[in-house]
Amino acid sequence: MSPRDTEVTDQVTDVCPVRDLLDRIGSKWTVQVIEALAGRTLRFTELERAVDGVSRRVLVRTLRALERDGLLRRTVHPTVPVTVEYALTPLAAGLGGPLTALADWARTHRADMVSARRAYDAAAARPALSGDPA
Amino acid sequence: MSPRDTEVTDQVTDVCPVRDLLDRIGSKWTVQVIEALAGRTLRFTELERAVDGVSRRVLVRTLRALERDGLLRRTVHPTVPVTVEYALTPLAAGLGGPLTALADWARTHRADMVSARRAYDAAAARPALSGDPA
DNA sequence: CGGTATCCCTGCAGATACTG
DNA sequence: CAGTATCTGCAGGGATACCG
Repeated sequence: MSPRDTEVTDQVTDVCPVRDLLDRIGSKWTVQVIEALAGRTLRFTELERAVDGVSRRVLVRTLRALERDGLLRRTVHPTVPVTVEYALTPLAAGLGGPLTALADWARTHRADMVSARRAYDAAAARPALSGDPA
Repeated sequence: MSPRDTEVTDQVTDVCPVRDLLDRIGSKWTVQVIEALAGRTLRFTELERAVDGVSRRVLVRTLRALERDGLLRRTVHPTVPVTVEYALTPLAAGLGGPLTALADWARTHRADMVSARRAYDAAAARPALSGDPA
């Protein structure tokens, strides 16, 4: 078997390119990693601190997935204790545009979604009443 | 306890609006449901057939999540057997823009990602070799 | 320093039977 | 017709100890 990992999920996901991409950027830490690496190069430990909250294992998995998709470049410097640098590729830079558009939309309409949720939850709280529940 | 469901995940997700949105559109069937409802109104069973592959329970959950976020409007017609219609809200229509941009990017750069994966997987297959592995 | 190996736990998703 | 109830499975994520 492959010596890498048993948890390889992304094998036959290419049914729809959109779903495929969403599986990537939808995974919990991917976007934060991309943001952390926007315009700069970081080493593993720096990344670990920059993303903050992510566990080692998961961070590694996230980085590997991004690297595998050609969005991330991993450079190993054979120094005394090994040094590894991570940087986004031009491909990832191109993704930045659509991603930012989505982020902007999210921020702009955040209030709408929050209030919609409130309304929905409130409606769910009163099954079949029109007057004051209390 | 709330009579709706025990599996309410989306309670305190508002740390980051982007993550929040990605949790929504990142869930497996959301985008397909949005696509299915683009510009038209469908009933539950129609939706079930349009999305194809989704199970009842999951479809309902997807619809509820979208409705809760104000992206979907659910209309119940008190006919003999009850009739329910689903339609996107203007809010969802606005989301269509950024989402399409992302989809376009995904389609455009699909080949890049696929070849990147091939290269990555090929490299992983030969741990420390330069010649022919066979 | 930059990972891997190992273990656990939760939640999403799938399938299906049942119901107002 | 449009769901809910129930059970199951499994991948994603988390924590941490260990290693070259």
